[in-house]
Amino acid sequence: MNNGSEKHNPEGIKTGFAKEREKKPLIILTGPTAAGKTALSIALAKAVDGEIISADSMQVYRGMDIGSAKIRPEEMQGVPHHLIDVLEPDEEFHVARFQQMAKACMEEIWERGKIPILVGGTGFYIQAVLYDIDFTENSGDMSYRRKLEQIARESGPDVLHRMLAAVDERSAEQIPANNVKRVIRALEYFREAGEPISAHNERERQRLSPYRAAYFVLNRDRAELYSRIERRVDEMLQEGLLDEVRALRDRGCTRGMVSMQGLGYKELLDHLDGNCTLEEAVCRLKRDTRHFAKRQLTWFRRERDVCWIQREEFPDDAAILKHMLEILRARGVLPKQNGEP
RNA sequence: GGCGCAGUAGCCAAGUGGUAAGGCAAUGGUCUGCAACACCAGUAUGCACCGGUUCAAAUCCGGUCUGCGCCU
Repeated sequence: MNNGSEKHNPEGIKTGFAKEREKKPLIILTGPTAAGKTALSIALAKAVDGEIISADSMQVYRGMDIGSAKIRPEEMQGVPHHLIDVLEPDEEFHVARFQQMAKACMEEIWERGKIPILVGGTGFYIQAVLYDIDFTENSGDMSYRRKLEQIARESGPDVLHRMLAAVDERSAEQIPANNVKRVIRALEYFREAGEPISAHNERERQRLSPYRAAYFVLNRDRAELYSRIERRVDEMLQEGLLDEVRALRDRGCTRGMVSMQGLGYKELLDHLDGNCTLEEAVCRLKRDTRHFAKRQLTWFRRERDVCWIQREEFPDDAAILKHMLEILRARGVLPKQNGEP
């Protein structure tokens, strides 16, 4: 890490500094699945007197413990955790909701004089909080979305895509017709906000974070990451993942639910429904999880101002922690220590 | 030893004279209310090897090697 940004300082550094100081601190620790975030997060939270907010689209759900690789209570070592086990698996969850809940948690944490640490692998959720993306336009009315979904089903994705091109040419160029979900959202947004979503996205992309933040991405050698993923899937199975999924299924969980789109749940649900053998399901789960890790990495690569931590460059977690603390002080997320060399 | 069948990318595989389909994997990317979602883009100057026929061969002919099966 260097401080190259100090080299070319525009005039307004003073006001920039003053503003910077008013900003509240936020630490982000993320990385691809199975990189080893959980253990490190506890050490970090203890070191900075922080509280952890899970940035994970699946760990919010109760009863989804093994498959979502949820931290166990005894592993928390007294560090407070938020946004874990707060929803039932049949409830809807999405970025906008996450953002609102996370912000509420952060306020409480600052009030207690502690630092919020966002820990989890859902890059989109982290982005929504870090840049405080605007999600307010929605009326909550799902009927238009349902209608669009029906059109896609009956008339095909091209018809929908042409509808989008008619109102928002830019978005239509950016979103492939086959990406029905995004096409639908763009249409929905245009209807509700009266402007193209491309314009909205453009605007939101310019945002600067309202927080004094550090964004850590814990990564490790690709081959090793993949073998850890496969090993972890096997461990999950041994711990009773199949029973967990069966219990959810018995409670009425179906593949249509957001929660059941989680890795491990959709594949095993498929097996329990008799669509494939257990072996096939496990193979697909491993493959899908590898794909997921890869996509996560692609996401983090394009995020601005990210501190990559390459696992194999450090002897142990303690060394990583030390390095992180240095960065946090250098960036003013943590106060500088007096008399430090 | 003889006969037959096969050998095309990391894997599966189409192509049987006209200039290498497709799928999976791997890789890179997109993402601003389903994001553990959804989606996009590449990837064999070369078809086991050597030689021949032909304007033209993965495709035809001869030989070699390897694998599989059958026979003695």
